[in-house]
Amino acid sequence: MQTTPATHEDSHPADICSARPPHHPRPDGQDHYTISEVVACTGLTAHTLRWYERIGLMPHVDRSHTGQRRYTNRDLDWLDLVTKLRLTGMPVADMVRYAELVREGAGSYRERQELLEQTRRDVLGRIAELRDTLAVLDRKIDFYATEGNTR
Amino acid sequence: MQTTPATHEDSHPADICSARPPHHPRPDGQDHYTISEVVACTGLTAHTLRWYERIGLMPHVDRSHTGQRRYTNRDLDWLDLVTKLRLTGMPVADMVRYAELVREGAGSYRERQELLEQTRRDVLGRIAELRDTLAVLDRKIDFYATEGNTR
DNA sequence: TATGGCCTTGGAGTGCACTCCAAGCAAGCC
DNA sequence: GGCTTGCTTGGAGTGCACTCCAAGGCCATA
Repeated sequence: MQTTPATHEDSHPADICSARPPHHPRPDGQDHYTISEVVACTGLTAHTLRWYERIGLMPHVDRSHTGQRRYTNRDLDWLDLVTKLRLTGMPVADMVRYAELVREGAGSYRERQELLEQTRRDVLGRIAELRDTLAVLDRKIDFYATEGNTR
Repeated sequence: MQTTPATHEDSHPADICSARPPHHPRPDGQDHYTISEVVACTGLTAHTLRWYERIGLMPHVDRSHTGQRRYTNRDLDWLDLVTKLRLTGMPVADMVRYAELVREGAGSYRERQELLEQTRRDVLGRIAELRDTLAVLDRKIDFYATEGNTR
């Protein structure tokens, strides 16, 4: 959506952003990160990155002439999304499903939207649960702060 | 132990609430729930309840004359707390640690407070992450809603 | 008395998400 | 050439939080 609008969304999964703030280590021409560079800037392990690829959660990573992985800015965007989804508690299998939909192209827009909307509802629910828990924690902390000091 | 207020906090883990809203199925005199009743009202499985007890996460459950478990309202409160903490992502080992502190009595107030305050910070962090994710989801959903309808 | 339902136990099994291992290749440096 | 560093692979292993199993006890109803 930022330079060539039409097929951009479908050409690669790390897509989909209208206004995208994330700043990458390198400009779009020189984005050929080794696996250890990606480890450094995502916090994921190399094991995990290779495993994501094996299970179909990564959308085919470029290789150097010697067969080593070379990640692009797009890949970083995708990993960023995956990391966020993982934090919501979304199972890896569901993320793989989403990755498959992205690979299928524009025809899966509707289904992708539904999947994300379901996820959105899950996230809202989780936030509500956490707020609930926070209230309980605050009550108990308050108890300990008060009782703990008066005896 | 449960009628005399002073040691109330220490006599049993399912304690700690100053104002406690949760309404129990039965009044405090008749609270002798079987395991299947607890399953019905907590949503946990019988397996899990027994497992919690084995690993020291439950504070000793009463038994009937035939050796069957009889849970009290206090136990339900404790399970409610455990369930909430679990939803925050707190490891079971940490919850067991908290249970041990409760068993130790009033001397562990300070440490309990610190543990809960750390948990509180974790929860706040998690909520912030989820908000972040929500923003990303909203952007993507908006993209699919717009692009999906214009083609 | 027999049948069914609910409960008990220790130990073994499951599913998820990694996490590690061994063996080997390629590049850079002394 | 030799050494180190970084990468490759498939398959096996790990840790967590359950989850299930087999074998059996207790008790109410038919």
